[in-house]
Amino acid sequence: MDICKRLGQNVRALREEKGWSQEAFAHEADIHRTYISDIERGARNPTVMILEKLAKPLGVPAARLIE
Amino acid sequence: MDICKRLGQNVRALREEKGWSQEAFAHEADIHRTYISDIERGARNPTVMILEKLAKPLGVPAARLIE
DNA sequence: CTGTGACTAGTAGTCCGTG
DNA sequence: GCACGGACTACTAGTCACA
Repeated sequence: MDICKRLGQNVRALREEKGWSQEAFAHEADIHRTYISDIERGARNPTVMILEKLAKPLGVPAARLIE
Repeated sequence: MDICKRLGQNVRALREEKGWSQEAFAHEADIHRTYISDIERGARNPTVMILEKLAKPLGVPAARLIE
């Protein structure tokens, strides 16, 4: 569960660095807006394929998101 | 799908470093033995919580598994 | 713009086997 | 010891309306 929160914090920090809203980022990552919201709050336990989808528009390796 | 294969290769390499069979490792990680087999073959798309369960007995951070 | 509850379809994850 | 299959349950992916 802890890893989900870490992931959420990393995603939020990197997204805000880009100056994107959740909606804008959701569009870039091709993931639903509410799903991004859930992930940033650590309320989901996503798969590694989602990790990759998140990492791509942020310009970081997927591993970076769960460091 | 590519990330799944990378994960599988990393898990297998680290497991063999420890000298564990898939079954022994499955026991250490508290994951079913057939699931370990699937993961090492890149045939599954696990969640981040499984990543953590895999990483713990291997003594590496979860991020290391998908580098 | 974001958080949340609810919902369905699909798959993650377990467990039984076999060669 | 490992790959692979079938069958099953629990949970995730993906979406919506609403606050």
